[in-house]
Amino acid sequence: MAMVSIKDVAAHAGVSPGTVSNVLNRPGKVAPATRERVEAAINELGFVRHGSASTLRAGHSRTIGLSVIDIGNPFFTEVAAGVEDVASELGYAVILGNSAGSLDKEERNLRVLAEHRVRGVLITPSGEDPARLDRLREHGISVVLVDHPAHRPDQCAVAVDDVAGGRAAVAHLLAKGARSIAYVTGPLTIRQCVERREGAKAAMRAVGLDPADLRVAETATMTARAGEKAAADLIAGGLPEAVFCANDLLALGVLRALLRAGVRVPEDVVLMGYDDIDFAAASTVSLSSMRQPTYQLGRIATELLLDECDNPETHAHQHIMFQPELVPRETTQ
Amino acid sequence: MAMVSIKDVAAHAGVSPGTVSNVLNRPGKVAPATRERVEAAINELGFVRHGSASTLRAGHSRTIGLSVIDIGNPFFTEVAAGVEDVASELGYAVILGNSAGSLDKEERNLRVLAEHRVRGVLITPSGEDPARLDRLREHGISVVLVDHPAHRPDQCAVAVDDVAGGRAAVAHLLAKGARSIAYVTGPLTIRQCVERREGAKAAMRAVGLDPADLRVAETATMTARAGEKAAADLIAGGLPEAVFCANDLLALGVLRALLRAGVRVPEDVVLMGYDDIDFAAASTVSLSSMRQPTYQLGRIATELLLDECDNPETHAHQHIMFQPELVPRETTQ
DNA sequence: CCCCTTTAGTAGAACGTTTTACTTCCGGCC
DNA sequence: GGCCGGAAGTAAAACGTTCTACTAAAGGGG
Repeated sequence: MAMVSIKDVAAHAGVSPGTVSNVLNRPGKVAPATRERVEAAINELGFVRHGSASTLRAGHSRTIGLSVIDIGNPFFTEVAAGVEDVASELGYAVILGNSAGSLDKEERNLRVLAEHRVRGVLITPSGEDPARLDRLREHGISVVLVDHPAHRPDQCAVAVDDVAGGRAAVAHLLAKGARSIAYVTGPLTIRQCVERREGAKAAMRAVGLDPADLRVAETATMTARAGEKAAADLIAGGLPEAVFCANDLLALGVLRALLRAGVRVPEDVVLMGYDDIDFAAASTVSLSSMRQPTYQLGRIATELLLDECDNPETHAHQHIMFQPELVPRETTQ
Repeated sequence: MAMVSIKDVAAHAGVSPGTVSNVLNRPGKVAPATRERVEAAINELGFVRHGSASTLRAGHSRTIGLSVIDIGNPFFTEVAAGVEDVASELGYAVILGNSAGSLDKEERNLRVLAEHRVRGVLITPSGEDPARLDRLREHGISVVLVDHPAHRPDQCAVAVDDVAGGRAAVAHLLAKGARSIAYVTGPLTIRQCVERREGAKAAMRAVGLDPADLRVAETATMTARAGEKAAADLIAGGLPEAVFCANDLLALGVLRALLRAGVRVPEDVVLMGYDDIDFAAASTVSLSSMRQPTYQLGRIATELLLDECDNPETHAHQHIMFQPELVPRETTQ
């Protein structure tokens, strides 16, 4: 409970608090001899700078916020890894918020971030409500959208083309000869789910099928467990020839449930996931999926955010859109 | 960039700043009429409390730190989910630090947490150096160890018995008739890896085998990719009858590499992982594993930490040790 | 009717930094 | 020798909140 402050260090080194602050923040401005004396005092007393005092006076912190939809999803974990790497390279700390798909929880998390006066926020929004993000901006907090297109031009965003992804996925299923298709998706409040569905419909239209025939099974969460339940419903309602899942966790759940029910994959049903998480390749029947540059998504978004924070005058807002890549495996052989 | 402060709110509501602070922190102490007036002013002006100022004055924040070894590992993700749930129930924010197995990185993360004056820290330490954690305690930051036994009596810790787990796992492999056993492990600086190895040796001793015959393959990271490499080495060096992996990610990598090389599992080699992550049940040949109460680990650790923070006088330090549970699946059939 | 207690609210110091404006010293230049 | 300018350091104000000590008014009891 020592709580040694900059004043104690100053007294111990025989200088003023201002000089200690200079040693901490612009060592070049301090004569080498003095600097050494101060540094010795810092080590001797075990001084740790009080970040809050510093934030208060300086008006900003070296902290950013990361708000994701589901930290249990390897997709977001990899994004987070990219974020963390860049942030820590540049000396920023990351506060993680998990919205678990709930708008309320996301709202609470954003409030916490605002109270912490984070420098900026990386967010994969749970819903479509730009107003909440604009409120952050009004407080001087930069926002970069991750895995989501920009709401407005003066904003950075890093996204992957989900319509194209959905189209490519379903085109692949159609190419395997399937004609009746089910789409197992998370909440349709989530943009990704909606756009992948639109892509799926476009692919059906392209081969002359009626997009209205796409059988949509919506789940509350995008987990393997939810996928299992959805598969049970599909089986009960009569199996389609192909199943397209909005992410790999759902797909792995569907796969597990189908196999357990004696349905053969890919002979009876062809199956596609989305995200190409590590485990997709390792599953019972290896899972076809759409690969996204996940880690890069996190890295680039963070680089954009920190550039916006550290070089506001030269910073140019960017909208980056990656293209997903088809990874065919055994479930669509 | 409005930056409306408590003073602005006070002026707008015709009260003193102190009263606004009371509305924020002990609404009961303020007359209902005044409270409403203040609340209206807060909403009207879009006031957001400056957490740093509050932390500075109050001497502590409503923030805890969580430092894990690898956020990419579903084991830690689930722990983190438990932590997050409890923390957000009690109005605490969580700063996440990923040490990625590096002591340096962990050190940096702890420094960030110390500077933020977090109320407490949950940590799965990367190495065995209690001194660093003691330094945090000297700064008035409570520390609870997660998935690690206590360093000292006046400290909370929540752990799982890794020696027992290693013993049970290898006993199971031995019961399947295997006599030559390989242990694929992460860095032996990590306690869990060492203890599971000790358990493995104990199991060998128990059936009259020489523990020195345990073939140990050490990898730098505990990922599927590392597991694949380790498996390649095993194949090159002559296959054992059984492989025990220090976690499921390694095991899934080993499994993938073995199958690709034409080795049959479990006919040629029986295989066990550790952690029982969700994907263990979904793999090509479903993976036998040791289940740990992961989510509970996070929940309970956080409850202990916050109890220590919020009720320092009545708090009783606890050392909790869970027992892991064998989950046999196809890789040991 | 006075004193005591409770309730509602205020004024102002304090938290630990950063930063601005200022002082002091020294060397060099005309 | 006087003046200027830079280097090195200092003193003190400020950041936005919380908290302590205080005042004022309103009941309540004798």
